[in-house]
Formats: sequence, C-alpha cells, structure tokens
Amino acid sequence: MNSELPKNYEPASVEENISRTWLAEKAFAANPAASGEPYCIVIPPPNVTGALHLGHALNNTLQDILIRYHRMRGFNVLWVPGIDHAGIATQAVVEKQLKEKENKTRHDVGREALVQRIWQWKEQYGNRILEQLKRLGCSCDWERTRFTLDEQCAAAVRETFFKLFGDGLVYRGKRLVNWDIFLQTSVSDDEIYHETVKTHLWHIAYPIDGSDKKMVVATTRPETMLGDTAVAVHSSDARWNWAIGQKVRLPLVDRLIPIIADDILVDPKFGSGVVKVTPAHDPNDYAVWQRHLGQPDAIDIINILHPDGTLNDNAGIYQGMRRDKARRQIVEDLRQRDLLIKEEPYETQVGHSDRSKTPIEPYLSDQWFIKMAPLAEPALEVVRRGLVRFHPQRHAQQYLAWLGEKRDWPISRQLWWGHRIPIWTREFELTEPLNSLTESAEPISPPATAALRKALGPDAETVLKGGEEHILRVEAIADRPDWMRATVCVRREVAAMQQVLEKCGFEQDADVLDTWFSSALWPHSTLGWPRATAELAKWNPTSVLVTARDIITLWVARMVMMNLYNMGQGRWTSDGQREAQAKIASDPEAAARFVPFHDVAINPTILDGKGERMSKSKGNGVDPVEIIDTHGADALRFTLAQMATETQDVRLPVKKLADGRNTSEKFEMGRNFCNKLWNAARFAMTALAEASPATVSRNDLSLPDRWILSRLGQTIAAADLAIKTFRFDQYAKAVYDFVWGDFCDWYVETLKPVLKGDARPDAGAAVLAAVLDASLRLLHPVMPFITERLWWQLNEVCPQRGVAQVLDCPTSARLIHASWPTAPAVDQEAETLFERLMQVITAIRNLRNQHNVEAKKAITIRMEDAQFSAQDLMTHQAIIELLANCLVLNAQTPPPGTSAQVQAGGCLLTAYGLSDPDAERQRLAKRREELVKQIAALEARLANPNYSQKAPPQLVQQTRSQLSQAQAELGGIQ
RNA sequence: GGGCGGUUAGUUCAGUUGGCUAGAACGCUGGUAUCACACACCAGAGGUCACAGGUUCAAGUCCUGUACCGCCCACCA
Repeated sequence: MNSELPKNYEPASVEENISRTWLAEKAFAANPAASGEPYCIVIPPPNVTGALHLGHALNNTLQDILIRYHRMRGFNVLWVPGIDHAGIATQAVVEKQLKEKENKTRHDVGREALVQRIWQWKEQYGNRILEQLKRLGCSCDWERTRFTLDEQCAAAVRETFFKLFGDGLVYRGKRLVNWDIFLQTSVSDDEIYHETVKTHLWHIAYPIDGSDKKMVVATTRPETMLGDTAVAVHSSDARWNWAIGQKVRLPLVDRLIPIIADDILVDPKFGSGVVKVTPAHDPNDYAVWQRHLGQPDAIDIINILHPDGTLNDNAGIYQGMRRDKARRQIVEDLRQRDLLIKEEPYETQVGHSDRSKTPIEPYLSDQWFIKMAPLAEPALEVVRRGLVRFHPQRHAQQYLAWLGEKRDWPISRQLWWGHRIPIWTREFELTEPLNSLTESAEPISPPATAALRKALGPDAETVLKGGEEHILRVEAIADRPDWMRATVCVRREVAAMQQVLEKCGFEQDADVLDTWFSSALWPHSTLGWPRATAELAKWNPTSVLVTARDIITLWVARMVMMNLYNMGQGRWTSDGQREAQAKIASDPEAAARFVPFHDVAINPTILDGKGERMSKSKGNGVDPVEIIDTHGADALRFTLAQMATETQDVRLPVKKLADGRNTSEKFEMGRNFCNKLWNAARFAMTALAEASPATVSRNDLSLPDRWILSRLGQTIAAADLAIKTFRFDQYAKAVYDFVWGDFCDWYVETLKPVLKGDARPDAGAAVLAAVLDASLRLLHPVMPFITERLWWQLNEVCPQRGVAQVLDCPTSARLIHASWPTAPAVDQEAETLFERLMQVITAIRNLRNQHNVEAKKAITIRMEDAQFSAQDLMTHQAIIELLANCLVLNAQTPPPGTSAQVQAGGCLLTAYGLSDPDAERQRLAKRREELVKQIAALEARLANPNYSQKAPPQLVQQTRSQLSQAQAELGGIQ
C-alpha cells in the first residue's frame, strides 16, 4: 500500500488530485444557513491587468491559512474571491494592443466597441488569475466569484452614488487635475511617479506697465506664461511691495496682468521674489486663484491647452502647437525680444503618468467630487476606538493621518472602462431671469419648475417628479445669468427612464467612476448589498482584511468609510456628522456592526535580494506558478508564511535560471520540509500497517510518549496564539520545529525499537498514529495539499486514532473538514526528564565526534549524580544507548583506554575506551578556557554589591549556583 | 520638508514585560550510504547586536543623537 507513496514527495500529481477532489465535493462552499460563528474574508481583488506575483501569493496564502484554520475550528467560513476591473490600467493595456495590432486609437473604434474588447480581454486574463489562486490552494467559494464591474457590484455602485447625491455629498466642480495628454484622461495622484528631468530654469522679464522697471520671473515651463493671470510678490518684500496693485505687460501676448500679494505662494528668500501665476496649469497657482476669489484682488483663470496637449485659441500665435514645440518657440521669441534674462541648467522632478509614461499636465476640468469631511469622521472614530484594529498596530497612524486631512475625493475619470457616472444633464436658456436660482438644493423653486415644464413638454412631469428613483437638481451657470443647468441622478439602470431623459435632451455624463469607488464597496457589495441577503446578515462585518500597506489609504480607509455610510442607519449628511460621531461614542457595539471588518492584517512587501521592489520592468519578479511547478504549492506557501514577520519588507534573493526564469533558494526550505513530513508519515504508516495500534490511555504511556504529547500541546497553543495575533511566521516556526525537531529527530527515533520489539509495539503505534493525526491537522492551514493526501492514507491504514483522556482524534474523511486538534495538557515532569536525556545524548555524541570514534563503534559510559539524580535517567538507559550508540555501565568494570568526563543533563558522564588522548587534551583545554571565562564573569557580577541588593533574589541565587557548578566542573578537570 | 520602518552569523530573518553562554534556516567545516527521508542524519565553527552617548545592579531590548538603506505623504516658482 505504501507503494502508492513514492520515496520523495511529488507535488504535481498530488496537488492536482486533491484539488480536483475538493472542487468536485464543493469543499469550499459556504452556506449562510449553516451553523457556526461567522468568519469571512473578502479577497483584495487583484487587478485584472496582471498575472499574480509573489506579493499576491503571500497575501493569499495568509488569507487561506486564516480561512482553513477557522474552518477547522468550526466557524462558518466564507472566503469571497474576485477581481478588480482596474479602470485606467486595463483600458491602457487594451488601447496599447489596439494601437500595436491595428494601428487604431480608441476614437477609431468608438466607446461601445472598445468596452466590448476590454470585456473579451477580461474573460481571458481574469480566468488566468483565478486559476493561479486555485493552483495556490486557496479555498475560496468559487461560485461567489465577483468582478468589480459585474451586475451585482454595479447595483451597489448605483445605489451608493444615488445615496451620496441625495445627501449632498457628491458635487461637481472645476478642478485642476493631473491630465495625461496621451490617454486623455485625468490621473489620480497615486498613479503618478516623479522622474528627475534635466531641463532649464528660464528667467523672463515682465515689464511693469507705465514704468521702465521689469520684474524677473523664473520658470521651468515657459509656455505656461501664455496663461499667466498675475504675478505675485510677498507683501513684506521691500523690493517689490510698492508695486502691488500695479500691472505688468505679459510679453508675447501683450496682456496686462495685476501684481498681487500672496504670502503663502511666495518665499521672498527664493529667487527674485516674484512668481508668475498660472491658475489653470499649476496646482499652487490654482490655490492662489481660489484664495483671491471674491476678494478685491481676484484674478482670472485662463486655460491654454486642448485635451491632447496642443495649445488652444487662448495661446495666440502659438495655437495648435504641441507643448514642447511651443516651449522652444516661446524661448526663442523671448530671446529675440531681449526678454530672456538667463537660461540656466536645472534638474527638477516632473510628474509622469504611471500608465502612459508621459509627463503630466495640470489641467482645468469639470470633475465630480465626494465630500470627505462627513464620511471621514466616523471612519476615524472607529479606528480610534479600536473597533477596527491594525496589525501591526503602527499602521493605524497612516490611516488616521490621511483620513484626517479630509481632502475631497475626485471620483470622475475620463475613461470608457468603468462604472459610468449615473448623471444626466441639460442646460436651458431661460426666457425670464430666475432670482432664486442660486443653489442646487431641493425642492426646486416654482419659477424653475415652470421653466422646465415649458422646455420639456409632455415628459416634464416624469422628470420633475423625482423621489425614489431619480433626483433632479437645477443650478445657475456661472457667467451666463440667463441659463440654468438641470442635473438628474438616476438610481437604477432602467432603460425607460434613460430614454425619457434622452428624449428630453439630457446627456449622460461621459465619465466613469474612479476604480476605488467600486473597491470601497467591496466588503458589502460582494455579499449582495443593497439587497438584504442572508449572506449580508451572516457575514457582514467580515472578520479580517489581509492586505499590503501601500493601499491603507486608497482602499482600506475608503472601505471603512463607505461601509459605515451604507450599512449604518440614518443619513450621514454634513449636519448629521456630529450625530454619527455621538452614535459611535454612545454605542460602540452598534457601530461595530457597520464596519467592513474588525481586523486589518498588513503583510510585508517582498523585495528582491538587493532590496528593490519586484516588478516586470525590472525583470526581478518571481512567478508563483513557476515555484509551484518546481517546488510545489505547499513549499511556496510554507516559505512565504515563514517570511510573514512584522517588518515592513522582506528580502528574497533572486536567482536566474539557465532558461532566464527567476527563482529563489529560499523555497527549498519549504520543499525540504514537505519531503520531511512525507517521509515521516511514510515511515509511520509502514509501521502502523504492520502493528495493530491498541487502544491506549494515559497510564500506558512511556516517557517519550508523554514528552511528545506534551510538546504537541505546547505547539498547538503556540499556533493558536500566533494565528490569533496574525504572526504567521511564528505559526510556521512552531509547527516546523515540532514536526522536524521533536517528532522526527527524537520521538520517531526512540520509537523505532519499540515498534520492532515485543514489549509494547501496539501502544507505541497508537501514540504514533495519534501524533501524526494531530500534526496533519496542525499543518493543514499552511500546507493543505500534502496533509490532505497523507490524511487519506492514514485513514486507510489506521482509521481509529487517539489517546484516551489525552488526545482525541475524531474521524473525518477529509482533512479540510476535520476539527482543529485540542492541545494535550503540558506534562512538565516528562518534558524536564526527556530534556535531560537529550542533553546527555547530545553530549555523548559530541564526545564521540571529538574523539573521532567510528560511527558503528559503541563506547562505554558511566553516569553519576551531579546536580541531579543519575538514576532517573538510567531508568531510560535504553534510549541513551540507542541514540548515542553507547553502553551505559552499571556495576561492571570499565574497559581500558582513555577516559573523558563531561557534565550534561545534571549528571557527570565518564566515557571509556577512547583511543585519542590528544583529542581529549585539546577538548579539556578548550573547556577549561570556557569555564574560566564564565567563572570570571559570574564572580564579577556577584562582586557588585548593587547586584545582590537590587536584582531579584531568585536571580542572584541562580547566579550563585551557576558559579559553584562551574567551579566544581573546573575542579574536576584540573 | 513631514511621517514610518530597517541596520543582529557569509546570506535571509527571529529575539515576548530589560535578566542563564543572543537563536533558526540556508551556506560553510568534519563525519555518515543506518532498513522514513542525502530534499537526509550526527557534530562543529561562525556575532564588538550600525555608531556615539545616557538610564539601570543589568541594555540587542528603554531614552537621546548620528550615519546609511527602504517606503509613504507633501513639494521648491
């Protein structure tokens, strides 16, 4: 039967077989109606754009450990898998393909066709990611797989947006956005990287109007001067403050612009003390425009760019030029007019779009925003109060700091791939002016209503009705007093309503929502919200979120915010904010029901051997599937778990294989461990097949039995604590040390003669079976495949297992559904005694090695009392003789030859029959040196009067006894 | 500029509330084809705990500062 188990563990066939069985039996399926405390994790959805890398492998391994552990603990577990549509990243990939293969832009194929193509692309690559997760052994409920752009998620997005709109938390505003002129979209701050660019700092003269004086400004972007609407100086700068209120004549365009004071923008110590102000093309200058808005010194804002980065009709003769050409031309023209004062080489950081790798252009554009203040405050509060806890705790700081800024969230993206903003607008010319048309609040004033009725005709009542399914708002349009804008937000995807709106001349907003908008809803949208599902009732809040630290702000914070907003009762408008806070303060338990998860476990980032992030472009990435192919999924998982410490980063030295692929020696550790377990189990099951395991109870146990069961108990307790505190490395280390160190190296070795002897082979076999059983349970969360395979085998060989009153092993056909082992009680007496035996054995082995004793030759040992009784150990002399290859002397005469003495396990050991007196002399000299050093250190410590006075008496006592022991040993060998 | 983390054996990392001679894995050295495993077994060598101060009877651990490395945030016209 063990012919079925090859000598070396071969992961490929085992993994495939086990995986197929689990899937066929729907072993991961969750049922909200089932009993058991709920335990739920929603996967951080990987971006559909990329294959999974080692970071994902780590992240998902940790989640699977938690899921499998809690499943075994009897929780009703659900792990929701899914994928993120990843807006801009995905569209960029498909657009690039379109360009390369067909030389077309997205405008050539049109919105619908492009979105169609992206869906095709998604089908192909999304499945690849799910396959990777399955190869890794993730026990997700695959039938609940979600995609952030699927219908269920879309319903949640629409509902949320509608709710936010109704609460006045969504608004439209002109804002400077990071504009990608290649993809023609705005890009969020986090999709930008900065690159050092060698350029120039151009110093340009701006003549003061009606004076022969000139102001000199310096800029790295001279073309933006076309959009300058002011120059600013510091109000206390004596060089220039006399000129405040006067005007300069902007060169080349010949426009008069004011000289204003702005003490925030201008640092009088820097450069000339004069700053050009281009509100439409620079974030700082935009802030100046905002600061002066409505003030006597309010300034203009002039946009000079087309969306494609060419200059528009505000740029005069430079209209139509690309920005870089315009820059060269402008510098040249200034030079000719003698207005270029200086051109100095300069290095500066320029923001580039992560996706298109082109420089970002700050650009004025219509965008939708979410008001953060009312949403952020409750989200801050639940973390402050510990209703959501970070592990390690320090990561909460980043969350609190970012959310504390409460900067409004720009949510529109000029893309085609994503959730389209559910807003329709139309602008109306008014026949008579409307005085009351100043704000966008409901209800709509009677004059505006009348105007709408008139303009919309027969469908006016449908649009005007508003309420449950759509909201209508009207507002004035700046600079056009005889116009108004009507905005309709539609709650559900209903064709009829959309047709009515379009018939009435409304147009849907062309933009889609930021990807993070749908991601923010992930924990409740995956469970069915806004429908009141059994899943939602059972599993929200979810239990824990496992993620990387770089998305604590972008994702974690927003999930907390949106979960509280959607799941919490009542509406959290700006006015209701205080109420929400008070609610959390007065009833934290209620608030705890609305958070998305209770714990956030942050896993470390995997870097390569040089400390650099892994990435495709750097070519240092390791593909988890390749590791699974070469080392096995369990080996990969174990190694990764063992690396998941509390530090921020872990390094994984990468080695290039001959075929160019990357790998790392680190994974050999996991592979070796699998092989060790495999062979220990193989040995055990061969023995079990030959013996017939008896029913045993506490009284039948030998010292090694008692010891290994006690060690097992300690290990289970350590594993429980480690998992509870998200210390996956400690869990891995505990089980590794137990299986390899305690079980294989010691217990199995002591058991070999027992199993072959006459005395108690059946009792020994029973303990062996029970400990193997518990070990497989213990290892299953981290190494699911190999343990499941061995479990099946063990069920065949030895279906009934356990040690009465010590270790129950309830039967189960599948390990994945077996129960977590209960820890046997600690047996301190057995542990202490066995520990001494191990020390004696190691000391004798050491002596044999130092004396170059041939492996097969037994030496003779006499054991005498030192600190402790030798008799206690000699009761178990068979174990010593077996494992140290020696003969323990009782009353016989010792054999001739060199003898050597050593202290171990509290006994004095004398070894006889050694043949190398030189080796012994060397050994003694070395030992003497060690002892002298130790004695000196101990004496010095005791000589310090403060030590005996202030240190705990127990410690002082211990030091004294160490000293006397060392002195005694030294006396013995001199 | 602000914040966070790191610096412990050749390498990658552990190191609980300060307290026995600072641990593990890999690598290295010597030995071993022993009937679970050479992806193994046995034994060993290897550390001024980045640096400088301080607190303490006692510091890898706590405090202050310095250096270097990494990440996040905000940025210099």
